[in-house]
Amino acid sequence: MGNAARVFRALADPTRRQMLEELKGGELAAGEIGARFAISAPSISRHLAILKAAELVTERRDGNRILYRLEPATLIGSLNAYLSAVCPTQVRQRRRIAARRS
Amino acid sequence: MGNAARVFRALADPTRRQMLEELKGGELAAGEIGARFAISAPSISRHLAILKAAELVTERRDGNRILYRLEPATLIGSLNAYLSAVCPTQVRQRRRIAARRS
DNA sequence: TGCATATTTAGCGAATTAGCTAAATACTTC
DNA sequence: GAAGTATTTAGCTAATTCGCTAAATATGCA
Repeated sequence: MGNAARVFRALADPTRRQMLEELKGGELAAGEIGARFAISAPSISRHLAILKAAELVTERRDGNRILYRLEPATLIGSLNAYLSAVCPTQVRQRRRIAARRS
Repeated sequence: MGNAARVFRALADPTRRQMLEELKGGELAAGEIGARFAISAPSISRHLAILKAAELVTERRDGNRILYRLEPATLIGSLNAYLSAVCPTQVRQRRRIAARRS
């Protein structure tokens, strides 16, 4: 499975999409992420492993805890690559429009 | 299930992602799409129904056949909405960079 | 070392998914 | 309306997925 495939599989689950959103403010420990959801710690851990396998997050140990960090480049890169492959003209157009507005 | 959720579920399958790419050149009949894949017509039909439920394609009958058309706005809108929710600063930046290059 | 906390791994069950074949439906043409 | 082509619906099976609990692993601290 290519990494784009892993990314799209990972994003298929609403809990995992929400997890990435929780991480947009910076690193969080697995337990801190878990506290935002009504599912068990093992389930949280499994979701994080799937996000990590897709390289949508990275982890580092901090003493007792494991901190997860969002990898925006993977998300942006994968989604934009697919968008460009499927509708290149509209994507380019949309970027011009967005740039003009800013 | 919101429509963004249906879009991400639909994109989780590699056959369906490929189907959208096949449709980027314009309308195709279900059978013409099916001819590009090594799976049965009923399976093709099921994939198309999932893409249609996510509003990633629309269909219209043409005599005997049913023509499918890509809906780029749904794809671009859903993916960009999520990108903006998860990493707004990088997305904005990337658009400026893309606009500067063009 | 021993105990507490944080997280993952193992293993199970229910639900979903993607494939198939067979049958039904829709339209065209004779 | 009968036959032919295109597509979908129904129903089945195998594989995957997502949740859980119990147990294992890793680290921190007395």
